[in-house]
Amino acid sequence: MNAQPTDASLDTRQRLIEAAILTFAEKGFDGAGIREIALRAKANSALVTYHFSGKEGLYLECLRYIFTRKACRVAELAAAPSPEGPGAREAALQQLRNHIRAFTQDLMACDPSDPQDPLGEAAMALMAREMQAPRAISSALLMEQIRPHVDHLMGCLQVLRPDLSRDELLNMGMSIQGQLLYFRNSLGIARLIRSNPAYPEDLEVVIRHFTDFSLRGLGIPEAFPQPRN
Amino acid sequence: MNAQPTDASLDTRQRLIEAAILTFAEKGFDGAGIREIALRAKANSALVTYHFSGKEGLYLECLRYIFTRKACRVAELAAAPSPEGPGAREAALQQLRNHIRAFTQDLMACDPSDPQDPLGEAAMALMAREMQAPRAISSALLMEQIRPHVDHLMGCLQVLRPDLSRDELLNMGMSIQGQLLYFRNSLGIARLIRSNPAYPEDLEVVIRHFTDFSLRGLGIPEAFPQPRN
DNA sequence: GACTGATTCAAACGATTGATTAATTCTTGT
DNA sequence: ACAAGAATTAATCAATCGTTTGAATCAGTC
Repeated sequence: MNAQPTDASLDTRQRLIEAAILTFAEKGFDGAGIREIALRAKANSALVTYHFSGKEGLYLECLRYIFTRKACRVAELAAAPSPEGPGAREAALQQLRNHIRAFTQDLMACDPSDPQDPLGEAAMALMAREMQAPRAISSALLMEQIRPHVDHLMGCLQVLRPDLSRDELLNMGMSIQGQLLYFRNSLGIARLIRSNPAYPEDLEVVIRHFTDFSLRGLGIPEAFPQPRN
Repeated sequence: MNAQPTDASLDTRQRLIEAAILTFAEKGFDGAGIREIALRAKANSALVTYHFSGKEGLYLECLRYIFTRKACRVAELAAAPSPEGPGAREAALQQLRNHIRAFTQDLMACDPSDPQDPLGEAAMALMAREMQAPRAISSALLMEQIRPHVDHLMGCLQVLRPDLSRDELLNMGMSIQGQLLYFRNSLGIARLIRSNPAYPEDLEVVIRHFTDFSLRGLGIPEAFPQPRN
């Protein structure tokens, strides 16, 4: 076991985690082998057991790594206070717009300064896999990380549609998030359908669509002072 | 090899396919073993190679089985002619409503007469897995099956919003389908978030929400002669 | 009843899996 | 310089993987 990790081991740990994220994202938990991961990280496969006490430990560490160092934009937004008092409605509307934009950008590439970053892409693909078929061992970790985002979104929706019940609000949130996550999870098929491997060429166009569609679907007429055509 | 299958072998083939759908849906392609599948089907594991020439062949046969015998409702709708001429708008609106209802019902349980049918549930879970992370070997089969549904939906949307470009219409379709598929793919998390393992108790409530949200998001004011509260 | 081909079976194949061992190298504090 | 412990390595473990083999069983035909 490792009592107090040194600088040297931290490098190896990180290399293993990043290689594991890439490999897990490509092939899934069962499809990825620790030898392949270790080879990618230029490390010995025995170090997986040494550092993470097994393949499952490495997998959990990958999820933690993604949660703590990625998806920062949405996390920041979720920390914002729920809108209250006078002007709460306008504030909630703006927060919802920000949420859609931040979530979409996080989904496409976690690191905005390096849009080619393969790690960010892989991290979101891995998250998507995990959300669809969560392993028993990781569902607790998943819920713990998702909860604040849900609460934040629900807070905004409640201000915008105070007439709706909690269940109806959850349905609204589900529809909004569903568009965004499906957009991310079905990029492969979407590109096939459109016969355009470069889709989406401009993320801003997609964000604007999501925002308009969501606000209309939410039933907020004042968000559209003048219909644009 | 099997030249002309007899009645006896058809039973075994079907048992293997259905057991494979269940197991593949639970554990994924790599996680499921042919011994486990064969045990479930009360058959010998060597029959996988004999009947389907390997594990991959069995997997493809599962997808074909699902496509041909399940999701009938949406397939029927997709065969309906695109609305034209006078009254096309009302027809397209009704077809869109039917599409949302049929798709949601298909997603939840393929066999309406037996809502407890575990095979229908597993089949959709397997499809969801495949759409998110399509195997190279099956993406062609997937596109071939999805294409008519996409075309049908796009035909309706084009009638309802003739002012939009093809890309904008595709975005609309993506948002509508996204809600539905995300609803299906994230049922596990949704139940955790709502602390309600029985969600959704009434599918009709969800269908109505999807319909209302989609029609509003699509920007069809006449679909709501009177806002309900 | 003997023949034929499809189907099923138990057993074993080589390959690969995640995990473990023991020896070695590297790092650090004294 | 030296001991102590962390980090890494090659080699190996038992288990399981998908597949193959060859014989046994079944259903028809003559």
